[in-house]
Amino acid sequence: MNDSPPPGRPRSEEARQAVLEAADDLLVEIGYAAMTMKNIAERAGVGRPTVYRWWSSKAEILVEACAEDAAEDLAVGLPEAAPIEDAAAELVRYLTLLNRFLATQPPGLAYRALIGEAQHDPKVAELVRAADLLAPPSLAVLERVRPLAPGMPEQTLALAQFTGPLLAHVMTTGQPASGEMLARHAETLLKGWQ
Amino acid sequence: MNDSPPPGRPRSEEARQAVLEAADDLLVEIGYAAMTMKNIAERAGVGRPTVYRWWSSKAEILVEACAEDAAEDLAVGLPEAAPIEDAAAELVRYLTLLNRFLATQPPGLAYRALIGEAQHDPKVAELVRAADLLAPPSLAVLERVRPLAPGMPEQTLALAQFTGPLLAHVMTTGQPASGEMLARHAETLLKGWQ
Amino acid sequence: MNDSPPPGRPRSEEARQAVLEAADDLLVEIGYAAMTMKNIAERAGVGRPTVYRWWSSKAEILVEACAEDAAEDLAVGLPEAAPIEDAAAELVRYLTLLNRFLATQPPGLAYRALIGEAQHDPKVAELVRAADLLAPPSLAVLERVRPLAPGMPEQTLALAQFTGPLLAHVMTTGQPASGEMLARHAETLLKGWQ
Amino acid sequence: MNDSPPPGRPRSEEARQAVLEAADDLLVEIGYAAMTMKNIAERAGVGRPTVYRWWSSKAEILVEACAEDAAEDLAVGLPEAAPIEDAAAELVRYLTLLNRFLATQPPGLAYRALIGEAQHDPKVAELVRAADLLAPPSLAVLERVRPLAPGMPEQTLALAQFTGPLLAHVMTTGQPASGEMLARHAETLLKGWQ
DNA sequence: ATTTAACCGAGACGGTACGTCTTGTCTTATA
DNA sequence: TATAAGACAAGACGTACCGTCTCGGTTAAAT
Repeated sequence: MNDSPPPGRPRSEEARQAVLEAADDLLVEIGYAAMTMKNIAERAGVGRPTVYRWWSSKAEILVEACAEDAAEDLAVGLPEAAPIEDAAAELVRYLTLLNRFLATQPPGLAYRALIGEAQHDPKVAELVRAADLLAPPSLAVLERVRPLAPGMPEQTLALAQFTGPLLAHVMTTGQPASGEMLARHAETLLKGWQ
Repeated sequence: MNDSPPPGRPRSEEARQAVLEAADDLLVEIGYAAMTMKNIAERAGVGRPTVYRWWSSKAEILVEACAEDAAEDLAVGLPEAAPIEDAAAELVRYLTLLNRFLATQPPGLAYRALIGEAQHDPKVAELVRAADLLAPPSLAVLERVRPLAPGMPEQTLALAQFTGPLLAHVMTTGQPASGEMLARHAETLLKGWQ
Repeated sequence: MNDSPPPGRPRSEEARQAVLEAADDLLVEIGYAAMTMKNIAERAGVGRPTVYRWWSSKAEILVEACAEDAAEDLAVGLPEAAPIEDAAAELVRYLTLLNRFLATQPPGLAYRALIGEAQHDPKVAELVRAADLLAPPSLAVLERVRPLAPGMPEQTLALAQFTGPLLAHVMTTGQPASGEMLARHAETLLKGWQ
Repeated sequence: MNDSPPPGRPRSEEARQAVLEAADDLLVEIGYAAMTMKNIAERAGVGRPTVYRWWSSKAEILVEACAEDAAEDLAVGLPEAAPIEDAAAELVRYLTLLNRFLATQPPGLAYRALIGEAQHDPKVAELVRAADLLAPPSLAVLERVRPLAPGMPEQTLALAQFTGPLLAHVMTTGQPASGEMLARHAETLLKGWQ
C-alpha cells in the first residue's frame, strides 16, 4: 500500500554518513566533552540544521554511529557447535575482547562516554538502554557455558557478574584490566556458578 | 616554621560551606548536566570569582561536597570483633547499603555523575581516582570475610568482583538492584572464592 | 512567427495570483519586516522554488502586487473638461486621497515599505523608481491647475513641492496629515506658484 | 544622595565607542542591509552579548551613533543677530546643507536608512521620532525668516513644506537635488508664505 | 590607629556553543 | 517543462555559560 515514496527531496544518505563519520573521528581526536553539534556539522561539511533535523544531541549521533561497529568488534566468531570444550577459555576470550573494546577501541570509548552521559541525562540513559550494545553478545557467550532461564533475575545477575567487574574497573581506573585478572575472574565465576 | 598565618583577609569558611551546599542542592534539584558554575555561585549567594578562586570546575566542587557524606553513608557500623559469624550476611549488608547509596542517595548520585564525567574529562577522572570514595569501605568489608594480600592484583580483582556488578547494573539501568540479586551475588562470590 | 507556445508545462497563473495575494495579506497581517519568501510561499500554498523562479525578492513581489491597486486608489475620477473651476479644491481633493492612501491603505503601506527598503537596497530603489507609482497621477492633477513644461527641473520641483511634504510627514510621523494641513498646503502652493 | 556608583564592574566606555564607530564604518562600507549585530560586534572587537546588553537592534546603535554627528553637520553657524537680511539666501543655505547631508554624508545615509526601517518596524519608528534629528535645526532656520506659533499645526506644516520636498526627492530618487531646484523652492515658499 | 593585602559581592568583558530561523539551491515524483 | 514538497549548505539570530577582569568594600594581621 504505502509503496509511493514521501514527496519532496529524499534524505541524503551521503550527509548521514558524513555526520556519523565526523562524530567518530572527533570522538577520537578531541574527546566527547569537546565535541559539539557545531563542530560535528562543520567537520561533516553539512549544515547545522541538517544535523538537528535528524539527531537531537551528540549522544544520539554517537549511539547511531557506534551501534554497528560495536556489534562487529564484540563478535567472537566461535564455531557454533562444540561449545563446552573449555568454558573458562571461552569466557576469557570474550573478556579479553571486551577489555580491549572498552579501553582502547573507538566504539568502546563512545560506549563509555555514553554511559557516562547517561548519568547526567535521562534521555541519553534511555537511548543507551534501548541500543543495548553490550548485553546481547555477552549473553551469547554466557549461554554457551551455562544455560540461563531467559527470566530477568537470573540472566541479569549473571550478566552483571560476568561483565560488571570489567566495566566498573575500566570506568573507574581508565585502564584496561590485566590478562591475569581476566583469567582469575573467569575461574572464580565458574567456581561460583557450579 | 610556617606558623604565622598569611597576611590579608582569611578565606571565608561561610562562603565555602555555602558553595558546597548549593552544589549538593542543585544536583538533586536540577541534575548534574544543568548545574553551572554560574548558578552554583548565585545559589550560594557568592561571587563567581570566589568560586573559581577555590575550585576549577563543578566536578571539583562535587568531589569536595560529597566526599565526607559518602564515607558516612557507607559506614557499616559493625562490631569490630566477631567477624566470621555469617560472611554472606555481612556482604549482603554492605551491598544493600551500597545499592541504596548509588541508586537513591544524593552523594551516590554525585558519585555516579562524577564517574560519568570522568569518561569525558581526564582531569575529572584523576580527581575521582584521588578521592577514592568507594574502595576503602568496600575493602574493609571484604577483608572481614576474606584475607587479601594488599598487593594490587588480588585486591583489585576482589574489589571489582564484589562491587563491580552492582555499580555496572545501577549505571547501565539507572535502577537499584533487587535484594534477591544482592543475596545471590554474595553467595556466588563466596562459593567462587572458596 | 513566434506563435507556437513554448514546450512544457506553462506557467501557472493560479500560482502567480496566489503569491501576490499572499504577499498583500501578509503585509497587512504581520508587516513588511516579518514577511519572508518562505512564509509567502507557504501562505500561497506554493513551492518555494516557484516563488524564486518568478521573483527574486519580497520587494519585487510587492511591487507587482500593489502597482495596479495603487493606480486605482489614486485615480481621482474628475470630469475631464471644466478644469479651472477651483484649483485649490482639486489639489486638496488629491492630497486627501493621497493622505489616506499612504497612511491607511494596504497598497500605500506597501509603497512606504518599498521606499523604506529602497534606502537599504539599490536594487529595490531601482525597482520602485521603475514602477513609478506616485508621479503619474500626481502630475495629472498638477497639470490641471498649472501648465508644466515636461522638462525635468520644473516638473520635478513642482511634484516634490506638491506631494513631498505629505510623503515626508507620513513617513516621519507614521500618522496621516490633518485636513486643515492639506488645505493650507494647497493654498500656500497656489500662492507661491502665481 | 545617589552618589555611590552601582556595584560591579562599570560599563566600558571603550567598548561603547568601538561599537558606535564600527556601526558608522559598516554603514558606509557595506550598507545598512548587510550590517548585522554579528559583524558590528566583530568589527568592534567586542563580544556579541556586550552589544545586545546595551542595544537591542542595529537601528538603536545607529540612532545613538549618528545623533551627535547629525546635529553637527546641520548646524548652520549663522550670526545670531541681523536675521532678515536675505531670507531666501538663508533658506537656500540650509537646504544646500541638508541636501548634501541626506545624499552624501554618513549620518545622513544613516538617517535615511532609519526612516526607511521605521516603515517596517514601529519600534524603530518610535526611536527615530524620539531622536528627532531634523526638526530642531530646520525649525531654527525657519524661524529666522518667519515667526511661527509653537502650536502644532502651523509649525508642522511649515516644516513639512520646507524640508519635505527635499527629503522626499532624495528618498525616492536617491540623488541630491540640484542647486537650482533648491533656489526655486525657497522662492516659492517665501512667496507662498507672504 | 594605620597600613596592607587578600578576601568578598557584583557585574561587565571577549568569546563561543546553543538551537532556531531564513536564504537560495537542489532533487524528487507528479502533472 | 512547471509544479509541490521538502532536504540541503550556509550563516545570522538572540540567549546562555564560560572564565577573566575590574570595581568598591570588608576583614584582620602587621605595623
